[in-house]
Amino acid sequence: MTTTTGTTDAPEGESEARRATLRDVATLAGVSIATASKALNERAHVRESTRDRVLAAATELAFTPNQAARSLTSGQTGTVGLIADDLDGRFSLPILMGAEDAFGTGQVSVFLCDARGDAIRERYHLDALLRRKVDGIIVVGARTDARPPLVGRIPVPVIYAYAPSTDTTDVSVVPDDVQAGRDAVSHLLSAGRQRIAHISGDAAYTAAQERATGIASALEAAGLELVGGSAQFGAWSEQWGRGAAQRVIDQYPEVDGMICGNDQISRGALETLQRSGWNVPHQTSVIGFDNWEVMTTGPSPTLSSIDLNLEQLGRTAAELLFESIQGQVEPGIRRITPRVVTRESS
Amino acid sequence: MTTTTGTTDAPEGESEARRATLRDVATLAGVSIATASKALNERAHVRESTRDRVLAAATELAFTPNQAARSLTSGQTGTVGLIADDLDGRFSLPILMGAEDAFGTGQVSVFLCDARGDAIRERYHLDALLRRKVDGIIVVGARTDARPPLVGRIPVPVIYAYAPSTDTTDVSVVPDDVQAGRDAVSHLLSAGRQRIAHISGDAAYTAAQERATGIASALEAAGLELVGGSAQFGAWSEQWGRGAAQRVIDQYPEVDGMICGNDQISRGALETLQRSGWNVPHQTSVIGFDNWEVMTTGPSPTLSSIDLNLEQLGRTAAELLFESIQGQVEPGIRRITPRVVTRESS
DNA sequence: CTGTTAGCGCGTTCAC
DNA sequence: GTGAACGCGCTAACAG
Repeated sequence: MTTTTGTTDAPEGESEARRATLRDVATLAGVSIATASKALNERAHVRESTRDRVLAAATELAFTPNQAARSLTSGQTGTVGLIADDLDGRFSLPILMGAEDAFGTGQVSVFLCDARGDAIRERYHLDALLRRKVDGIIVVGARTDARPPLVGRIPVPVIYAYAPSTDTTDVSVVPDDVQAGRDAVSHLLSAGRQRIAHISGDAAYTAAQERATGIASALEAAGLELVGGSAQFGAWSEQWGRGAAQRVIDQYPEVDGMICGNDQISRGALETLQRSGWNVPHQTSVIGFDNWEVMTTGPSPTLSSIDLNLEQLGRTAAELLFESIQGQVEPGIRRITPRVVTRESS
Repeated sequence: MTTTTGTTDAPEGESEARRATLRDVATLAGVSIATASKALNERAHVRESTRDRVLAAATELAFTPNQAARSLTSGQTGTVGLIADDLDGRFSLPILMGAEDAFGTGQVSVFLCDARGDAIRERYHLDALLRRKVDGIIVVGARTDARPPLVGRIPVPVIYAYAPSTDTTDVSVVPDDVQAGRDAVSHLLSAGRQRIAHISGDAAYTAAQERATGIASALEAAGLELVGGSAQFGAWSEQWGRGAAQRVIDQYPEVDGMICGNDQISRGALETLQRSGWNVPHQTSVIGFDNWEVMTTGPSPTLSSIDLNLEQLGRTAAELLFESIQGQVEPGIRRITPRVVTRESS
């Protein structure tokens, strides 16, 4: 068994299985603490035989250096904080994974905080992170709308991911939703589609607006315009997708391509089309945004989608934070390039 | 703007905006370090006026005590590690949220690690956590199948969540899948259903087996048996749900209730039923497991489901870890009670 | 090559 | 009430 509690098998409370310290190792190896330290840290000027003795002692005692003590001298803790606005949402997770991955391969550990979209909680977690002297912080928003920066004097670098800071002197990383819109259009155009409808989500979201902008501009560049003249805004749900698609095919039976605000809308639209006897992708192509696996690969045909590369976004945020910790980083907003994932629906 | 890098506006490198230390506060307040410490920690025997001066100084310098230094003396770091086997999967997240919540309201911060189902990575993260002297560790599995315990001597308490440890002297928390199966049956029975089919997922999963066990036992207790005699095992996908449901209604048109291995299968089954002109829930009820919102609330009718209360599971794991850190905790496997979420499909 | 000394920032006796 | 002194575990100068 692995030891399951802090207590040992020893007599009773007394002589707790204190984690071995450098001193213990030094004593066992018969050297001074300093020498032991040097040996373990691969510093120069330590006789090989001595180093070996120390290493052996360390292994025997299962010695692990106390990071807290180390941080005291170095000033750096090798930790960063990740404040997510809404872990529940499906956008935070991939970003978080990307960041965790980028950091994990290095030496830094990640503190996870869920602010649940509440400013008070955010403040609370922020304080906790500063008390722990994290070397930096990544703030992950729930939507791509710009958000006010963290309040107060933050003595460490901060990177805003997904939701950019409204302060342009901050460093932010966001998906390139305009480009995503353009990509959706070129994808359909290259499949020979010309009469394209855009069933979007909630117009209050920056993402909805930016994608619509990208779509409009790409169509214009091709000398085309949306079927129905403009995008249909509604909700980010399947239900909205079903209803909106119904109206589109009723009013514009010539439609041969649908760009949907996200994969849920896309799925709803697909359902309506199939129910009305339309053949997808033969008669009309369907493509959404987000590339949410469960939504896109569940139905038949499977749904094409624009992947916003959120994991890459998280990784980039981690790298930027890393650089900021080392020195300066150019402030402003970075945009992560999306990619088209073609499946059966287009 | 918030300070975005470690450097200041000061002359050049020199005199870095070092985070204020207790000494700075003491100096500014004109007292000794010890007094400042007492004042800030609400210790007795400090004159009120002195305390106020210290607090004012602390505020002015934006002083935050250095946790690392604190941990050095206290021995405890107030941090725990959360090693997830597969963050990507949809089960880790709610557990993680529950745990983060339970800890967050206290004083402890959570280190997040993603082992990606790889033993090497797990070992790597484990070492990192031990180096950071976490007070405890929660290991979150990707499936409910029992897993071997962490290897090596772990000097801190460990709680296994979702996937129990094969070592019965460890402490584990898992969903009660047998009960979940029973609940599904009683739900359908109380809705007057008697001819129930069970379209399960991958038989290699403990969850599939346990749910099937619960279902069988509840039916037996009611003097009934599954339509077709036994459960249909396959995959955890919509596609499997669609196909399996088709075979069920072809062979057993008298079926009036379907218990599906998870919400995806459930959704697939619903689609097949509707396509074949069956009325859900009028003609036949459908219920799944997991209560995955996007799956259950997307389609129309919305899908009933058994919620395994994973967030509660995470919270329980956190509480158990907390208790283990304080003292002993009864080893063994705890099971979290599920709950039925009734929607339109039943 | 190795050991001694001096802090890192804080909490805690224990004198004053 | 208040402050001087010590130690937590470790690293970095300097001696030896």
